[in-house]
Amino acid sequence: MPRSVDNNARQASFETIKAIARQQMIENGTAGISLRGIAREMNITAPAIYNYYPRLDDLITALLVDAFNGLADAIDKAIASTSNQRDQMIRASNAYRNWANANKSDFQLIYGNPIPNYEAPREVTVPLATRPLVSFYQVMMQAYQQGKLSIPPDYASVPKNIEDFVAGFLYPQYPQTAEMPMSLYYLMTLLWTRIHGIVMLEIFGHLEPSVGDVDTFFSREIAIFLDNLGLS
Amino acid sequence: MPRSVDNNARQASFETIKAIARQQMIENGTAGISLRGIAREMNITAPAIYNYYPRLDDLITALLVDAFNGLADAIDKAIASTSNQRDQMIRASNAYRNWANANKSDFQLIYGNPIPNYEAPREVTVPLATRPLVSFYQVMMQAYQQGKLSIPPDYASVPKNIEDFVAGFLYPQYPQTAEMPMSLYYLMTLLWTRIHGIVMLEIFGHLEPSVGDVDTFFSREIAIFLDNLGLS
DNA sequence: TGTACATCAGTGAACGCGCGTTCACTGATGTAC
DNA sequence: TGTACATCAGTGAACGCGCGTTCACTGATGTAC
Repeated sequence: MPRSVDNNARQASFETIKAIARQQMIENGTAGISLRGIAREMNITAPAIYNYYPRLDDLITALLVDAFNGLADAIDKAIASTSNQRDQMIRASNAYRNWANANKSDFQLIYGNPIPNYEAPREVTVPLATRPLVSFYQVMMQAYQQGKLSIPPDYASVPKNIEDFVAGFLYPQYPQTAEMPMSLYYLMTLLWTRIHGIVMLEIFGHLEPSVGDVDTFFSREIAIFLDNLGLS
Repeated sequence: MPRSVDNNARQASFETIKAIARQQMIENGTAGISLRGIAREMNITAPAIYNYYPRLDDLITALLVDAFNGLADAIDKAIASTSNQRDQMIRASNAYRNWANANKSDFQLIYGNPIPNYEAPREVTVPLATRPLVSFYQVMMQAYQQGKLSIPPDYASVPKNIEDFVAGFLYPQYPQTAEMPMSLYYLMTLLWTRIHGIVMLEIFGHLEPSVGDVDTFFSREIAIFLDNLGLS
């Protein structure tokens, strides 16, 4: 029988490597990860890293997975923290924004420049990419089914080609959405783009100089959106 | 008297260098600019580049300046192409989006990851950064003064701290805004974040899979915003 | 209790590479007279 | 028309650097019997 590996220490090294890589992204951009730099930081020689991540790409993939899950977990946790659906939407939106600000480089890794010469493995990445948004959709859906949310007249109809496109993947791939009106999907996607726009400008320092108090600016945008749905 | 320099050829070299640098950003990310690579592409040795840009940073600054001006020019041109103010707003928004899609790396240079180890000279960059938006504000202001635009009740009042912050720089630095209501500034900034959110998700390929037809999605977002202002 | 063995994280030297930047220089071109 | 001169874009060699990756290896640790 082989000797029992010290899995705790090994696991800790995996985490240390990722943590240093994250630090490197903060300091040198998402393209600034370097195996040799990580080794230096760990007081280890560079080839030792290969015992954990056989290629630089494997490390980047691990960071991507962590980032998607981290953002999604933050949102899920925010939603779980209350049962009022308006509060759930507000807290989930705040979670998106706060996570982005607290984890700028991870957020860029997900939603910003692709890393040169790195190709994400689609079978890992594509299902994960939807995770941050699904809980948002669920809350909207629940509120709708309970009659606490109504679709504003402006959005009652969805452009035919968008409707066809979305229906082509949404209902087949996500059976739980079978009773979700297309307008609800449309509105939620719109909310996503609005949240994302504020967050993207904010994390790169373009919004604060324009409004001073991004907190209030952001909260108002979310609140008015929810008001328009009658979700109180 | 010194010989007359061939300024046309020299000017052309400046442009060639920038064009190749832009191509490099597209292929290798905004951090992927390399003087040696540019020289190689031009069939020239690397030190020759120093006759044009004494440092890599100077080249990046030149690209930044071009990018800000390019985006601003596109928007100004769109506004000049019609006199109807609703159309001006729509075309300006489209110009922002289309320019970003046609010049992804330049757009990222402006609004995305900062380039590692590059510090933009603030005296050049800060005034330029406002250029893309000023024309938007002007159109809104004109329409308002001509009574073609009204502020929706939701936005009639602007949070006190934001109002104070904005008043602190807007009126002193831009005297032409003296008669601009704070709500109008607020609404225009909001429109910017909404445009920006859609554009940022789109250029990195996250929005098309969600809605199929980004054109329509974008147009609707702008149209509904303008409808709410009563600008027809 | 002692010995032979398997495991495997980490070592150290080496590879070939591309990078930004410096330096003294060359050689074509145009100007002055 | 001819000659001496100034300009200056571009050359070629060199610098020191950090990178990802490979390879044969060492040496501590724990297991089997």
